[in-house]
Amino acid sequence: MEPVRRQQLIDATLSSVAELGLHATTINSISKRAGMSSGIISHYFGGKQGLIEATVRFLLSELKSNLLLKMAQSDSLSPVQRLKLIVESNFAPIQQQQDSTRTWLNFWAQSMHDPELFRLQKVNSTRLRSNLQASFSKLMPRKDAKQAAELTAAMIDGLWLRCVLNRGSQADFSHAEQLSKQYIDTLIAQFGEQ
Amino acid sequence: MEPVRRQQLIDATLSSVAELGLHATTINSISKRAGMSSGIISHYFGGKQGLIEATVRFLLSELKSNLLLKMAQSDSLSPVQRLKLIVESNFAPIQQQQDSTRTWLNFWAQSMHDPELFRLQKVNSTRLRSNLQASFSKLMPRKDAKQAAELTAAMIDGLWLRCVLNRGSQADFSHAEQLSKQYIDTLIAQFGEQ
DNA sequence: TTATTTTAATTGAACGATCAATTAATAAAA
DNA sequence: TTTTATTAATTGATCGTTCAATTAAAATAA
Repeated sequence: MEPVRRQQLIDATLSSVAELGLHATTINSISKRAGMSSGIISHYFGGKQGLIEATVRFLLSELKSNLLLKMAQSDSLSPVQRLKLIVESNFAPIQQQQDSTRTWLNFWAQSMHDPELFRLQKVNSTRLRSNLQASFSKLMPRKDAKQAAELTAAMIDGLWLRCVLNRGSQADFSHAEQLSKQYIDTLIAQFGEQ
Repeated sequence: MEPVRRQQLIDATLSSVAELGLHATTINSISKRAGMSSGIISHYFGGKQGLIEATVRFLLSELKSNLLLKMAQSDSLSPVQRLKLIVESNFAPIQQQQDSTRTWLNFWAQSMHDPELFRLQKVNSTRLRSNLQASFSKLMPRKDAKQAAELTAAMIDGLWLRCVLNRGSQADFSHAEQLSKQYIDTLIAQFGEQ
């Protein structure tokens, strides 16, 4: 029963944070959506903070496993194909749930003032850049690959941020995903042929 | 006395949001920093929400007047020079106050759940893209200029976001500013010579 | 099988803390 | 004195947490 309840409460948290924001999300707004009593949160997560952190860890693991799944589906991918899979996996959460995007931004903002959320955010940020750099390295000198990864990560985050803040539609996110992929081609053309 | 007190309370709000986050910022944490009592906030701003919104408007007007000042200092600027001034003005708030950067992200996240903050955020977002597009239009076809502006805005926001989230140093922000300027050159080289 | 006991899961009321806002009192300035 | 500026105390609402009580399920004994 425990794993079921835990997931239900995490889903309810995603829903509440997406709709009300992290600031207005209370144990009541969460437990109400989950159809349970408020006490259950402390029972399964030790408290509100524990549930918040578990929810972020869930989003992070979803993102990670999503990419690993894509990678595993087809072996012997070219570096360019791998780069574009990374882009796709970063824009994927939108397709699954519109809730997720708003929730991410709420948690990121909070990570500046919460050590555990900061740690989790750093893991995610570092992994994105590291994944990108690994593939770029096979297409250009090491130093250029590092900068290309840095720029691509920023471009993905920037396009994503502007989509979220402007209440972008599904089409807007798809467009952003396409621009990110085009940018990768540009970087390879720029650095790759030296 | 009123304008003085208002600015003091806005400064105290910036300080509190930067250190504690928007969630943990209360009328007490603000008024304490300003060396006043909590009641004064309702007196001058109608309430906490009014002070929050006034603080965002202050940040916005600072950003705007900063750019206008740069533009006015030297007339007859080339489009490229104008583009780089726009970049500089967007990375400038950091040099003035490290508080500002954290505060911006907090407000952006909240803008998803607050109509007035959303409106203000949209004004800012639109102005950045519009300013960029105006200068790009003098260097390339209209359609390309639009995309170049979109990409540059995303690059600036993305680099800025990653700097803020990773507690970037002054040098990190300067580096990000430099990368943004380089990217503008790349876009002009890509689209400008057709 | 039936009755009894034990365990696990869940509730919701009570508590203390804290919030934003208001009020009445006080101080300063005109 | 009258007006303006400011404080300090107070209000009612709401927060997260705790915990005794309740229910449902499982295990054991008869």
